[in-house]
Amino acid sequence: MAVTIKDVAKKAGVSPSTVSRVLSNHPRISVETSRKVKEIMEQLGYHPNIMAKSLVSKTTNSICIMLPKSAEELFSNFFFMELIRGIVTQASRLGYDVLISSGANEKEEVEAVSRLLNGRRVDGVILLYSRKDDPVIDFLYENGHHFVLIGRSERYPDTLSVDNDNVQASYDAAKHLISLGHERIGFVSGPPDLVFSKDRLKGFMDALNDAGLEMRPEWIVEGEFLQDSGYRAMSFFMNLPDRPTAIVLIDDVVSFGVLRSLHELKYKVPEDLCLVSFNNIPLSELSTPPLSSIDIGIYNLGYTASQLLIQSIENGNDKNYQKRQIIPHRLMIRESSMHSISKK
Amino acid sequence: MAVTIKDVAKKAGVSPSTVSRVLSNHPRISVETSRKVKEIMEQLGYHPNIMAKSLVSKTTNSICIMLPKSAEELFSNFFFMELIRGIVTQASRLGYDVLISSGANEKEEVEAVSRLLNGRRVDGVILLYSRKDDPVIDFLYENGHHFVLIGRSERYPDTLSVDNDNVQASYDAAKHLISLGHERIGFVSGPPDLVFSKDRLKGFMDALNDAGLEMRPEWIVEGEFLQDSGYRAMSFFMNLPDRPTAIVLIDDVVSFGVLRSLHELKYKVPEDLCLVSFNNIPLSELSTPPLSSIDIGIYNLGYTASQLLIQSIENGNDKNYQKRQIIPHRLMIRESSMHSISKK
DNA sequence: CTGAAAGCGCTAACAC
DNA sequence: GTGTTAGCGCTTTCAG
Repeated sequence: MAVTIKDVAKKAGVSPSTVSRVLSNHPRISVETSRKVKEIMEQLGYHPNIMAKSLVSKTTNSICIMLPKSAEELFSNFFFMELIRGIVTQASRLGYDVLISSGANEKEEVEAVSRLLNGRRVDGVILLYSRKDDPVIDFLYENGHHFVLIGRSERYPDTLSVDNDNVQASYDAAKHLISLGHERIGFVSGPPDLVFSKDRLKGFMDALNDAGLEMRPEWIVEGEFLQDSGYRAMSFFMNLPDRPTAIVLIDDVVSFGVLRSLHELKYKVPEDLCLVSFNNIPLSELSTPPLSSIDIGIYNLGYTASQLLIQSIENGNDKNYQKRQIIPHRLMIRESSMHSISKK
Repeated sequence: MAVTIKDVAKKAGVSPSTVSRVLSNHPRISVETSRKVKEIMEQLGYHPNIMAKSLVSKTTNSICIMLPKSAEELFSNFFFMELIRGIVTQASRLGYDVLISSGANEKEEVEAVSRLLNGRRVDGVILLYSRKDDPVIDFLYENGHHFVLIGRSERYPDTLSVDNDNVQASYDAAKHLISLGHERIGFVSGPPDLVFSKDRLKGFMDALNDAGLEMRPEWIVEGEFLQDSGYRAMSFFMNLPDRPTAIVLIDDVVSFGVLRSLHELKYKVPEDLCLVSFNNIPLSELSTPPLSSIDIGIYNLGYTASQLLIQSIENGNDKNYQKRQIIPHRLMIRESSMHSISKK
């Protein structure tokens, strides 16, 4: 049997409540008693029972991360791990534990979140992704739970979220290519139901528009693709009569696939095609050639999300802090985009 | 205020204990009552309070993952994320929640684990790494907690663990190169305090010995290294009078670094140097050239660890199931090693 | 098959 | 400053 607050109390010759007060650093407790109690606790190897504490205090000091379904996740393991590190680091700094959960489909996800939140096991949730029309978000929103989104929700714009300015980031990426003289620029997107895919496409289009550049539908490849399908897509892409001289890609991992395909098709990067992508994963500077990429501060996204959620849990949802936090991005220029086009 | 078991009981006209029994599918409960109670629960939106249940049942139905310190983690985000996915999937299948924790140093790690385990918040722990002389393992072992290691402990060989046969895997990798006619083979290791680094080095040496091949100390590069230091190491390595024609590398990410360095140094893979590494991360087939790599079944490692831990929690530690589970590995041969040497 | 009662380990008024 | 008391929401004997 584990040692409880009563055991400590008895041995210290005080009441359980005194021990409890020592535990929570209650102001009105004599230094002497406190010292003594702490000594006994040490001596007995006392550890407060977290569950019991939670039960009465009605707060768990823990938050939950919802992992995306594996299909989406494969998209970028690096991304999620980095996010998680940020979240866990900040959470534990603030005295919170982090629970990690997932579901095979949206129904299971809602069930998991509901069980955890309604069952009072966690105080709030961080969603690592922003899908369009996500029933999990509906559930969270309708039941007034504490939650924050990595990304943003179109349906509930007033929800707490941590995001990049993806429109601007993508604008910057395109602008970079335009400044190198590229006039035919393509875009390789990700899963269309992810909000950032849309945002990045928009920023891309804005940049082209502002520069008065043409934008052909066949220069825009939608949907996730790696390996095989990537090969076919690139093959098609590079055989277009007026093929682009540069592309913006939704994600570094996609870039790796494209790089591989281009290599097999005997095209040279950046000479035949310039590449700029997103996320700046550690491997992006180790590819051949190194990838230009927009660093979106993944760790920072997680870190900030964690902070925002805990703030909301502790101070209530309706404070007037920033509902939507934007993490700055930064274009890392590397070899994959270092090829300028001289204007004809 | 949330709806409790009492509310359900009152509305259903039964006692709280009956409701509790319905909840746990107690055998001696009439089908009729059960149906009715369940209906009321649905109607009221009842969710059992997990903390209260834990408090009395003295079991939390949750396990904890200890994340390695960030320095080690950077080594391979892919690896850990995949492991976590395996763990979480199997845990939730078995009705367990997964908590994720970490510490900035070993002392903090012990504190975290101690707080969670002694504070009865989790039933057991999975360690994602196997360091030599790890105080966390000492703590877990000495206090009789449930835990499983990914990898293995040299100090406590009888501890529950899930591992690859790293010696054999590395033997296989070297053997593959030897079968291609390579006679001068190098080895690039990882952090020397990680147990699998040692195991893989051993397997490598065994293979060379068995084949009667020479093994020079300068062909073995110890320690983690990427980018800059990798460049220097490779530069040194390739300028040796009798430089190796092939190397085995501890990890795909290291291979990426080496690939990059070799490219900058104008060496060709596999013509000038053949590469075989470990882990088979998704990106390894997207590099140029695609990497030969030993698939160690990362997801499976996590999955099995989860299962083993929960088994141990539920059936007690001293059952006679396999204490040490070995996940099979498989060499994936790709272009980076497809160059044979004709014997002189 | 079901109810009453005790208690898991802790906190939080309310006394003194 | 510290003790007393009453639960938090649930499970679990023990009766019946």
